[in-house]
Amino acid sequence: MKKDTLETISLIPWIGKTAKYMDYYIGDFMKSNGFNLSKEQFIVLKYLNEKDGRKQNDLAFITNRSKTALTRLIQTMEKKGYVSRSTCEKDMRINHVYLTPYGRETWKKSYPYFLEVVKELQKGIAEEDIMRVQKVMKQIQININLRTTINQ
Amino acid sequence: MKKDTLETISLIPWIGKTAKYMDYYIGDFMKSNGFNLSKEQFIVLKYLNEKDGRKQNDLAFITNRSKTALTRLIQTMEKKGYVSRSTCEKDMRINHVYLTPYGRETWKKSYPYFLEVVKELQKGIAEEDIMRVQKVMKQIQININLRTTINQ
DNA sequence: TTAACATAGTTGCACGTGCAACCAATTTTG
DNA sequence: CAAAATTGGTTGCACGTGCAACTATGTTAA
Repeated sequence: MKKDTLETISLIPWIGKTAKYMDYYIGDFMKSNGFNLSKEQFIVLKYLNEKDGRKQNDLAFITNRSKTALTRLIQTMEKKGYVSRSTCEKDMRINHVYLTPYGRETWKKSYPYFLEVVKELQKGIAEEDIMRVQKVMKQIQININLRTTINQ
Repeated sequence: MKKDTLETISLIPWIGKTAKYMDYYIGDFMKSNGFNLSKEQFIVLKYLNEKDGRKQNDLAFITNRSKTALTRLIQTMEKKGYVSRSTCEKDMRINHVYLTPYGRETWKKSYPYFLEVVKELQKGIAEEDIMRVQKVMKQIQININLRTTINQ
């Protein structure tokens, strides 16, 4: 009978650790290629490039962040000149977020690098394994989403 | 010919997102079971329970953290009463970290909950898939470690 | 129509992260 | 042995995170 320990039974520490390494590596890679852009900021650029002028709330939702986290992310990006905010005319509570020209340009320039780093991370992994891992990740997310959503 | 996008070719966003969800869920689960204990703090308790009085440097290494991050983690844990620090007699630069009785007790009490939450997250995933995912995670870590180590 | 409620976003707080710079102690080296 | 280099740990800075509490605006219901 195998003893239950976090190591033997579990995927979870593996995923967490790998994600941490990945984050670090991606950040490092982007930095050394001259981009002053966190992974999080990159994701926002991505969604704004798809559809500009999104509401902060929507951005928070599609990026799975609390509205607090999103507020601060946008604040930083605004300081760096990637995006601008403007209050909605019809509902003064709402902020729309827009890419600046610089933001759009940064997105276009950085995207190929992200594709590259992502390929590098996956070197030596068979396509079939990629599919299978995706399937497992989906299952874990299902297990979680049955019970949880970010609150605010 | 399939177009290269982050979604089609990649595992990486999946892993990152899943890890984020997991983190959130684990934290939430522990909190609602009465533990004031982050996943990071839990890991430190785990390693100290295995071997008490480790040097901060060693803890940073085995937990894959910068010494800065570890310093602050230990500071918080000290404030919460889980661990104590004492300067090494033979080399005044070194700090040894010890579990307090409360820290050890917290470890013992919380461990079963971690096992439980981990099992819950993996519900519906075949053992074979777990192995396969572990293999892929290892490969990604290899791809990364060929090029990177945390600096300080 | 005004009072109660809901929604969007911000702020204070606590926590986690890495880098660069720094201090103090120890080791190496000339 | 003294100067230089190395090592262990801390601090300032910038960034990312969620919760609770708050403001301002909008909607709903009495």
